[in-house]
Amino acid sequence: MVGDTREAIREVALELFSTRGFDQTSLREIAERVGLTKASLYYHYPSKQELLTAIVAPLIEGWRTAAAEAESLAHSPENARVVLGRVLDVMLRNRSLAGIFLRDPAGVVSAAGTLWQEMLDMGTRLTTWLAGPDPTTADRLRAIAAMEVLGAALTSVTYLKEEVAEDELRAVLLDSATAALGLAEPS
Amino acid sequence: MVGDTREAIREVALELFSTRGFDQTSLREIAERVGLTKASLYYHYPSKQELLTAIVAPLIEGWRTAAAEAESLAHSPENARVVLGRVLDVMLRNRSLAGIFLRDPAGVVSAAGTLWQEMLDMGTRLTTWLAGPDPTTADRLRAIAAMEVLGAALTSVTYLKEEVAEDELRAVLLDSATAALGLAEPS
DNA sequence: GTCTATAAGAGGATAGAC
DNA sequence: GTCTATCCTCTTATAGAC
Repeated sequence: MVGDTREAIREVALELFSTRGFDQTSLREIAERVGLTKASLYYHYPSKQELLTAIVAPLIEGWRTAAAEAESLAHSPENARVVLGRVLDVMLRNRSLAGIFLRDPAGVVSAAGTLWQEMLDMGTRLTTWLAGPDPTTADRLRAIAAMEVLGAALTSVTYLKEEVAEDELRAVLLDSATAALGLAEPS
Repeated sequence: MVGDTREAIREVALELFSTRGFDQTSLREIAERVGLTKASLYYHYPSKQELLTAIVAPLIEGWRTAAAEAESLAHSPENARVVLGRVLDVMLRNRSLAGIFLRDPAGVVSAAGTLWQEMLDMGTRLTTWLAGPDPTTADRLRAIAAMEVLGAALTSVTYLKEEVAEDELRAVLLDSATAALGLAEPS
């Protein structure tokens, strides 16, 4: 019932990475909080980068799934809304995790270029699908804009003092993203 | 016609800060590209942080102006669109500059907390104004979402292969942000 | 699995010659 | 104004005892 040291490490690291940023977080700091020494961390994870990768894996996986699901659907206004909802769910399910990318993109890029590239690719796949077949430049821009709106699931915490219930956050942002994309909202 | 060394430094630093991120950019690197040594940089700027501040000042100023202008207007759908347009203009006018904040928020926070706080404050002022008087939670969320859309002025470059004319970028994003905010778009 | 000790190097910053 | 040389601190990472 020790509760796995590896998990404790990931937990602390996640917390620090997503608040301070990946780069501003030192292994010494992590070790300290976990109650270990740096050297012991290295027993569990061979490098800081590997630690990041291990932490971030579920989010990547979520996005990958969302992208694949999108591509299996025919493009239509209803389906676009469904897809936006799926992506939003991934964000909400991994709020603090996603914060790492939001807080310190540059750090993640330099530490794990492949990871980042994968994320960009999935972003491209999603916006491409959202833009629809034979998209104009405007279609593509609006697809990007809609995805940006979903990012508010993370940033809103910074600007709002009060807690927002997750259902409301989801409902409002989904409507807003749909509108940003250029679709009429449901009445 | 030497073209001011200070300016050359700022130019190179801007380029590196906005691509690699503030933290991933070392003074050695900047100095090298400018054709100086680190020590010489320090003659012109007393610290890395001061260099950042000097570079970023115009953008902060732009936002400050935008926030002040907003607050001088009565809240209405038309004015909301005007305000969004002003903010968008600031983003477009300072694209690479704004990229610093987008690329490495964590770095900026840790290097220049005051600067960052000021930015947050202006973000708060703008979203507060956009949300209108006596806003519901939904109003506030949509205001944040609309601001996020404007961020696409920067991120779109990552996702689109082709160059987009600035007028089109402006027009499309303004419509999209307006829609995200929950206002009908002009026909 | 966890420790102490240390390597190896980069970073920001300064002193002082020219 | 620009240089060389150096300081100091902190980082990631490793070696090897227990």
